[in-house]
Amino acid sequence: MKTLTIGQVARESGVGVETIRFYQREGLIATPPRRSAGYRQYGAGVLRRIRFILRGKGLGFSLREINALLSLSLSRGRSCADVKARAHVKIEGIRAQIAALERVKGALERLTDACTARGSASMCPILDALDADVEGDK
Amino acid sequence: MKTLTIGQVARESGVGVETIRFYQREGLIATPPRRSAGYRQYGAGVLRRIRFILRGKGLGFSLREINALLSLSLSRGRSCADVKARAHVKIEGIRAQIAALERVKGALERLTDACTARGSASMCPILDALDADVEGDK
DNA sequence: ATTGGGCCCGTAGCGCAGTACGGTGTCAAG
DNA sequence: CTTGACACCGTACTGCGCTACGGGCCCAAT
Repeated sequence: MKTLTIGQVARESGVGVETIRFYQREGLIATPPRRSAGYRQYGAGVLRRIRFILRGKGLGFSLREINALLSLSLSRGRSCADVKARAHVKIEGIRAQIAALERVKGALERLTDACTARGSASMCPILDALDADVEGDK
Repeated sequence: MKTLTIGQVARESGVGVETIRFYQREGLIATPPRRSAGYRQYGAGVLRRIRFILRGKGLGFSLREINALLSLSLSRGRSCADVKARAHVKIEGIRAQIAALERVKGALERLTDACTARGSASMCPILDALDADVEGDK
């Protein structure tokens, strides 16, 4: 079975060498066997593992959360309900984030709608909204 | 005109003393005059300034962006259109953020819908989606 | 006069997810 | 046998927005 150096893993997975070392330090990737000279010797499994991490990140999970997901998937016999629960928590978090952003967007849109962009900065409704009391700051 | 110590400003504005010193270091608040013993001597204007910063943060602007907004508002005679343009950029950024979050939320929802939470972790469709190739990682 | 708070300063640390650096050792090709 | 690319290591740095620390001065009240 052919093995991969850290550089080959990096090229094939699209992440940097330093990132792989970092993931190892953080416990997201198992410490691999070494060749005589100390070079890391990876099997193909590490590529799957890195893709797992990358997909998790894409779904908005933090590395800490991905680590938890990984432990879950390794503890055979434990119920998949744990995973589902984590996903639910994540979904609720995202929902809240979206709602907060919508509120901010609405406020900004109202502000720019009120702005004719015609006057000087001292009459800008956007700045006025931020600087509620109108008066030079001296 | 009565002046305020940094602690009074902190209490009235609701931010910490250290935060005010930090804002000063970052140039968001002008360096105030000092009393003989070196104590900062603030006028009421600083409270307005801090509220400006807080509202800007509430609208999703970074401290760097707030600083730019502040410079704009101080350069009298400059057009309010600059401010409006920045607000537009911000709105577009928020729109993109929301869209990205919606995509992630959709993906997570599809995954949890497919999950009966009945099997063991090794048959969890959520983990399967992350770990595309099904096989123990040994 | 002493006590307890408030204020001064520069520096270090947090959490996140890497990225970069610098010095040394190793490997494969020519 | 030399060269150049790669690998090793620990440590430090990035950006963001604070927060905390330690040591020392100052001020008002008792």
